[in-house]
Amino acid sequence: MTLTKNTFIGEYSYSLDSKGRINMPAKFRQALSKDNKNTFVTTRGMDACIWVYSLNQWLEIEKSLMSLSSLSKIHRTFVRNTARYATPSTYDKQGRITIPPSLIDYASLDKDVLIIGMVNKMEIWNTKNLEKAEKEALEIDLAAYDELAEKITI
Amino acid sequence: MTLTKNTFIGEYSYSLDSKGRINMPAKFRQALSKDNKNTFVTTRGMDACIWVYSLNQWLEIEKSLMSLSSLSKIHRTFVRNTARYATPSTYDKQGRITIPPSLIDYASLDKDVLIIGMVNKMEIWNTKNLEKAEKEALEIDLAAYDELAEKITI
DNA sequence: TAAGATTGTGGGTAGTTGTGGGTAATATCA
DNA sequence: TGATATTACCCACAACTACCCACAATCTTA
Repeated sequence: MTLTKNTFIGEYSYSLDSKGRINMPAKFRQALSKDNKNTFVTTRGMDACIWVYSLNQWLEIEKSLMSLSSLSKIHRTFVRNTARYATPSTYDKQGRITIPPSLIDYASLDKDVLIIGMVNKMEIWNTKNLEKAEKEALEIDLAAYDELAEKITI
Repeated sequence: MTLTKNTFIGEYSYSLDSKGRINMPAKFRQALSKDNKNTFVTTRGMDACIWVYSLNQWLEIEKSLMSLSSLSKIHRTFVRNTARYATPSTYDKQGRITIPPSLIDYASLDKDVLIIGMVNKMEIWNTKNLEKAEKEALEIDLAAYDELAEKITI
């Protein structure tokens, strides 16, 4: 069952094969609307993982980037680092995309890989690295959650 | 007789079968409005149980998550931990949903299972675990209820 | 109370999904 | 240009899931 178009939730464990391919969760593929042309866009995440957008979602980001002015140094840097590592990738008949070697390296991907739905994108993690990151996350100052409590009710 | 749309109250005892399915109380199914598409969303609860939302209720949460920015580390962590364990599940002709193995493990579900209405969601417990948790709850400092008294009239 | 409808539980099966590997087309480089 | 590496596309198969039917227990209603 798919919720909203182009949104992703849930956790899925897959394996990166010898050819650098990773399966995309069937549910995520089904969540894509047709104008995404079976294509995802991979790029560096802000944590040690790969971010994967639907084509449409990425086009939205491109639009935002265009609104930044190259007169500002910080804007130039931000646009450069965001656009630089982005790679569109169409999945094959079995539903796999090929991950560029530089991204495999960046996220230290090994055989065991975890894909996590982040609503408007997904993340690809080395399973072991994520466990480490999660432990650190627990050490985050809980007071920081107060800010969130004002925005979100669960 | 159903009270309000999309709200759940009461306690029901069911069994988890060998295929990981649990029946949803008929009353809860009837409480769903049509645009829920016979779908619930399961995820980790804050206690050792599974939380089950109606599709609509979950979509509200998704909306909140989308308002958070991935530039903030704490926001990323929160979105990840919230979206990660969520799984939409449409009930079959008999009214059962399939619980993902990871959640069965998280809540230590056994054959005997208790479903509890929590108004805007429900909880699925291992019957024995709930008894234990209940005993501990009795030991809560009753002074803590003072805080609640300011928010709630019963 | 009896007949019918609804509810909860078990299990079979066809279709889907994830993974490995082969081969032909394309790109790279000396 | 020709040898080599890389990529895109194809097939095969095991494991899993969604969907279907059956039936006993319970509830409803006349």
